[in-house]
Parts: sequence; C-alpha cells; structure tokens
Amino acid sequence: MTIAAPHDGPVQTGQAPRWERRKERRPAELLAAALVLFVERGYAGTRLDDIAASAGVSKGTLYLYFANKEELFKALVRESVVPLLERFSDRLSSSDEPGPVLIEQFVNTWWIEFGSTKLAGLCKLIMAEAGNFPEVASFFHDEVIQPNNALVASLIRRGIERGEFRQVDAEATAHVLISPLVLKAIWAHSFERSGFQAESIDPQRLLATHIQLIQAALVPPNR
Amino acid sequence: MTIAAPHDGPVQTGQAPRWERRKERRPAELLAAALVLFVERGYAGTRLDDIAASAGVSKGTLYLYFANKEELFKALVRESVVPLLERFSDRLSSSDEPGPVLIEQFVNTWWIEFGSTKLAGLCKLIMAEAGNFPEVASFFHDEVIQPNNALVASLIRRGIERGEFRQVDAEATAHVLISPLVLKAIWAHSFERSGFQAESIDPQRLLATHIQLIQAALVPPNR
DNA sequence: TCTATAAATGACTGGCAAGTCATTTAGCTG
DNA sequence: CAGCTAAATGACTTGCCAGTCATTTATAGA
Repeated sequence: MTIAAPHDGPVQTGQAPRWERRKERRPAELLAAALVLFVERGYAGTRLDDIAASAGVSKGTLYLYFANKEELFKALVRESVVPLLERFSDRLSSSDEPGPVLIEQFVNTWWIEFGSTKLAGLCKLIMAEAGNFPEVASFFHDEVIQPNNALVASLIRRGIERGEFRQVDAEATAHVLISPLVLKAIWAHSFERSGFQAESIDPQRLLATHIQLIQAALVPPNR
Repeated sequence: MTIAAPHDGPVQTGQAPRWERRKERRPAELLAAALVLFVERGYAGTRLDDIAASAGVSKGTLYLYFANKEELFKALVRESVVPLLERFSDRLSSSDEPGPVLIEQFVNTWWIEFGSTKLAGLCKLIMAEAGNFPEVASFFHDEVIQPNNALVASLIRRGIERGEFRQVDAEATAHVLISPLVLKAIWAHSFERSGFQAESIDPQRLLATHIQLIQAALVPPNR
C-alpha cells in the first residue's frame, strides 16, 4: 500500500474529477509522504514539490495545511513522536518478570517496534538536523530520549534493589545499554543505505550478544 | 589561534598588500575552515562564501584549489582521515598488557584522541550526509570504521585466546564496546549543541561505567 | 627597477526551489 | 439543478548560492 499514487494515473476516463476534496486526510497524507522523503533524502535534499507530488497533491495544497517547510518538519516530528511515548512505559514498568528477562524483553521490543522501523530514520534525521532546528531537537530530547533513558534506568534500579543486579550507576548503565541499539538503528539509515553494501553485522547477532554481555555484566557478585 | 581572521582587519595601513600569495598553505587553510563550518552548520547549510571568508580569502580563490563544493568535502574527509588510520593500531596491538587493562586504555584513548575532538564532528557529518555522498560514506567506512572495528575485535579475540575473556562473538562484542563511545561523540555534535542545554551525562562518568561493565561482562566463568 | 606570471579578486550569471496568488472546480446546500 | 464556498491548482515571483571569468595586483626573476 503506497501512501499516494498520483491520484489515479494519467488516464482521465470521462467524468473522473481532476482532484478530490479531502480536508481531513490531507495533513496525514502529506506527513506520511514527508516522513519517507525526509528520511530518504534529508531535510535540505527534499523538495516540497516532491512531497506534494508523492502525496498526490500540488505544492499549493501543501501550503494550505502547513505554513512552510520548517513547520511541516516540526509537525512531522510532533506527530510521529506521540505514539512512541506510551509504547514501552506501561508494558515494562508494570511487569514483574525477573530483571535479566526484562532487559532481554526491552532490547528485543525496542528493536522490533522502533529500531527497525521508519521512526529510526526520523531519529537519525533529527540528530543530523539538530544544529539547524534546536527547537525540534529539544522537543525530541525531552519527549523521547529522556523518558526512554529514564525508563531503562528505573528498570536497572529496580533490579539492583531486588538484588538481581550488581550495584552500578543506573543512568550511565542505561546509556550503555541503549547505545548499541540506537547506533545500529542510525547506521541502517546512513552507511547501510544506497548501494555500496557495507558488510555490516546482522542485527539479531548483535542484539543476542549485547543481551548476553549486559546480563553477564550485571550479575551480582557471588552471595 | 583562529584559523583565519579576515587577513589583517579592516585597517589598510599605507603599504600593506591587499592579499598575499600562499599557494601551498591555502588548501590546508580552506580545509580547516571548511571542517569547522561543515561540522557547525551541516553540508547544505554552509556557504562557500563563508568558508572562503573564514579562511581569509575570496570565493574565487576557493575554486582555484577545489573543483566544487563536493570535491572540497571529499578532500576534507580524505585529509582528516589519514592521520586517524595509524593512530591506534600500532600502539595497542603491540602492547602486552592484560586484556582488561587494554580495554580500559582503548576506551580512554579513543575518547581523548577522537571522541572529544573535531573529528567526532566530522564523523557525525558523514553519517548525516551518507545518503547524499555514498562515495564518501564508503570511503569512511572502509578506511576508518571497518579497521577500527577489526582492531577492537582482534583485541577481544586475543583476550579470549589467552583465557582472560569468556568465549564471545568477537565482532559483535566489538560493536557493543564501541557503540557508547561513538554515540556519545555524535551526541555532543547534535543534541548537546547550541543553547538548549540538554542535561546530558558526563563523559567520564559514562566511560568509567562502560569500562566496568565490559570488564565484568568478559570475565571468564570461575575456573 | 621593470616585466611577466599566476594568485587572488569580486561582480556577475544561471538554475533551483521556497513561497504566492489569481484562477479553476469539486461538491455541498437550498 | 443552480449558486456558492472553499479546496485545489500551477504558473509565477523571489531570493539564495554554486559556480564563472575578466580584471587586478603581489611577487619572483631579469
């Protein structure tokens, strides 16, 4: 299912209207097209004409719904981020699996639901453009990164309290835990793209090793 | 010491020449200016006029030494990367410190000599622009990332052979070992920049914890 | 000191893409 | 089925910046 074939193809069969009114759906369609193209070509490299065309609409229409390119980008980030917020918190913090299992679940879930999706591309895009859009970066940091880190840190802290994990710096450990995931996700949208076939490591292999290592690192000292 | 004040200031005291001939130094001066500005503003966001001005030269001069913007960028990457190549290999692979010490040394050295320098900014820039410059990405991957990973993997493999480390997937472990370093370095050039003061973790604290965790994770099982 | 050379300049061009707006037309409403 | 409203269009304007080139001038060598 493509987001937007250019309406109905070149054939104008008799009475078919040249375009439809879709006040409600347009913004979402435009944002979907923008996500794909921004991730693919970067912010500067994406023309509004292309976004509009990809959403089956003319550039003028785009400006009916978004004030300018920057606002479109901001809207994209805002919209994409919302569903992310509650995704993990509930599921994990209310679980009472043992710590090591929880870590394994978190790593795998994070990868499946975020790292291997389009959202990872957005994350990479935001990092790339953070300098040009401090507002966006700030928003993303406060709404996504910070809560995510806090969640992982709390997971670790709970493990420590229960005696499942060694005494470690929970915040720092959270960073160490997340880094390979984030980096691999970003990697997939930079070096691993477009042609040159960097022989890169299989995600499953990386994740499996990472889980093993973290679990081993956190095992409390005997007794 | 700034790289290039616009020559000598606005004051033209009598006989002072309006410019000097510096055929040999110009390219290096231009590349230095380009590094700073590209890292600061991204590829698209940096004007050649600004690079030239920052190197104390006019745009025309820039074109005497580089065919166009893209070639300038490629030259920048090539030049910056060369000194990186031999930096670690010799020092570490010829050392006979015990494995855990070697890992600690690697992490600290990597951060000091790369992660906390301008080169880290270049790394972030290349990741951001990889899609637009596959050649550059390919070059950087083959000349920097791949050798770096291989070095770490060999470190780990040697530790395993000597019985200092558990049996682990050396390549995957290398990724896990490097990820927090790379990500922190990239972070510093995206979210941690310009104004909004993301309260982010102190590098030393992160590195210390990371070293502890990795060492603990690699300790061989009793006996 | 004079001259030849090539380093350096900066005003200019051309193209591209963001943003505008007068016009067209889908499709509701009476 | 007419008339009206506003959704949609796309040709146009505008500004920016990469890239050019005729002109200026530093400086080495005769």
